[in-house]
Amino acid sequence: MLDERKLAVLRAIVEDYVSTNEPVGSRALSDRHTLGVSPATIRNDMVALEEDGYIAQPHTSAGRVPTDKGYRLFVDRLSTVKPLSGAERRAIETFLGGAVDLDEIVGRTVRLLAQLTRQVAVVQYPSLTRSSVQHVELVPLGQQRVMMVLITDTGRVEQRVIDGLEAVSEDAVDSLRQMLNRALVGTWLTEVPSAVEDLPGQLPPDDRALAAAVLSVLLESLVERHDEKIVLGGTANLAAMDLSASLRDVLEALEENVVLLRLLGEAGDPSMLTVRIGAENSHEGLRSTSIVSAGYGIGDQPLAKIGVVGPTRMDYPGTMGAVRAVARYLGQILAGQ
Amino acid sequence: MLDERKLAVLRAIVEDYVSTNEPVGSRALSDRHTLGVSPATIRNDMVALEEDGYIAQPHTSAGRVPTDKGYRLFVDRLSTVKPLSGAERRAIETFLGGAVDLDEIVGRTVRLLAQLTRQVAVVQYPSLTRSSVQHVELVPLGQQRVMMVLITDTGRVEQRVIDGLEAVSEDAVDSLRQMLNRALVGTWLTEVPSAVEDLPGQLPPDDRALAAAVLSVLLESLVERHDEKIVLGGTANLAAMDLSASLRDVLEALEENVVLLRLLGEAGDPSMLTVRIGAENSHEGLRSTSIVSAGYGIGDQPLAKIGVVGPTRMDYPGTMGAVRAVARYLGQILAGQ
DNA sequence: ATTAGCACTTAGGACCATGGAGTGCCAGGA
DNA sequence: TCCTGGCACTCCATGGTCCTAAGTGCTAAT
Repeated sequence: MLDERKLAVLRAIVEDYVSTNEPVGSRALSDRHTLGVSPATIRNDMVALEEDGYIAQPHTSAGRVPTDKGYRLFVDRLSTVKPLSGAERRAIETFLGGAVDLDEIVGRTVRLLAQLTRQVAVVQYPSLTRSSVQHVELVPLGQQRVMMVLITDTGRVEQRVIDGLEAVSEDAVDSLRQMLNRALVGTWLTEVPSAVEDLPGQLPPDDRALAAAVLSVLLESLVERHDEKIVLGGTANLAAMDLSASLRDVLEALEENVVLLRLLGEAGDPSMLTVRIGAENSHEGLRSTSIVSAGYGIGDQPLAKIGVVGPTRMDYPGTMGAVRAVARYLGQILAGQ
Repeated sequence: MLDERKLAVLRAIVEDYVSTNEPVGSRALSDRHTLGVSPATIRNDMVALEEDGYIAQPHTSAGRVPTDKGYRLFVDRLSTVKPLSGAERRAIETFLGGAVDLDEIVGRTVRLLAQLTRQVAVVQYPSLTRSSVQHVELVPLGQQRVMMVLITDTGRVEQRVIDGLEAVSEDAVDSLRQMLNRALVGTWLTEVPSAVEDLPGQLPPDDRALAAAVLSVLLESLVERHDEKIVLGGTANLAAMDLSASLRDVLEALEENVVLLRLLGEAGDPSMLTVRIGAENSHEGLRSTSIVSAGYGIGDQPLAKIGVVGPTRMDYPGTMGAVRAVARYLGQILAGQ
């Protein structure tokens, strides 16, 4: 069906349409690309491509525009990820290098990614569940309250106040703190529930109420996936993209963190670069956008994902290159911390 | 110059224009409002209002539109803040009531405000500098690192890791922790630098290096105003407002936290409701928007501000009512914590 | 001081003609 | 068998013209 030349034509159509944002006709193609055949021949190929659903005509006497299916083929078989330029690499390094704490790293990453791709960038905070306990701290705040601080090896800090206790003694807090750290330091967060199970039994009866309260808050803070936090950047770039959907729908979808998390989550293998094109996105408001995402992590330990949201008509090779590069650097930076 | 009737005409123009988004003519005015005079008379008044710069004509044969100056007069003298309906009040209570930690309170507030006003909401985190120390915790992380956690009475938690120390002893950390808490608990953050000044001198020489390192990080965390953090919500509402400026400019301005902080800061008396209309905003991209902001705080202690960004053509009484109500509730919630 | 009447202005919509870009198809050539 | 030049056809976008509705400002009468 699709011989080499037809694929070349499709590639040319995608590239031209992405750069001009206008339906591309057979003449323009034979002019701007060295396909070695006449417009008439190209037209014939176009008919075949259209029959197979890779391209479409906005109206009879207009040029062709890639369909979602066309972009899909382009991404899968007709393009290669474009590596960043030297200048861009240096920009990443200097930009991310200066960051100190996790918030700043994430904040800078999202801005960087938005700037590199000129699209909307999404960065997910490193997942709590994939990291391990570095330290648990308990701080008595007066007689009735204790603050719990959980520090993970990815630099994440979760803190909660436990309220409504009675007559908290320093000693009880101290021994509970020691016990928790003995039991938990170094364990994966996913293992915490089982590691903690029989701790209360080892305590003198008087201290069990406190321990139970602390543990329930601790477990809750893990379950709540409070970690699944997301930061957006470059929404101003939305104005420049002409999405066929209403801008409002897109903004609404982006504001719903739940939606974004689901979309990032749907991407396949976390270590891979994933592209979801147009209607492949399950969310209604994002039917006219594409999402390029990649996982990042320390070593081969995946932590979370980053991504970019833009019009289906986007520069896939360049965007994919930027997302991949930023994801890798982010992993390195986190590992170096 | 401006007798009662002219003011009534201006008020009617503002109200009509806000609700219809179309230049309002003399006939429409005499139809929809009971001004008791004929269109011709209204026209005469309009001429006067236009000469004084309160209204303008988009083009010769069109109705009138309020100018920034017109809105200003309207806000200052022709309108009263509109109290929320019972349903709205209840919505605030149930919506903010369930929040547990500071992040969640702020997150919910911003969504609530966006929903009530159908505009873009901005909430600034409670200022660190206006709160006092509740507790300072030091946590040794191995031999070379110590984590400092600063807890304030507004529920804010700042944490830093101090790196590159040598041979940190538990004892030294313990005594430093005790000393810090003795010296600092209850003091205003602004007083911390002076309260801390002569502490190192009271320590045995061996411990001074550690103390110096911790103190410098502590002071730094105060100076950095890391606290001046801002959360945005309801940006989807931007799509519905037809701003004369390009949407991109507005989005860009909103993304620059620095800009927003400055704008909120420019508002006058922190306990008051402030309205900045159109060109009164110093930032270029927000020349066609108005900002309604209010301070919130615990008791008469101002902590930070919240606000709303919308088109100059906005429902000022309603917006002001919502902003004021949310600010008050936010203060109460924080006080109750 | 207010009003009715009237002439004047203007944006926006309907309508139409035209030009250009692009297509599909066919017949002839490698 | 595949490619190509030629040609008739389709349709959108552009720009011009005309007309209407809304609104104004002015003047004369109340």
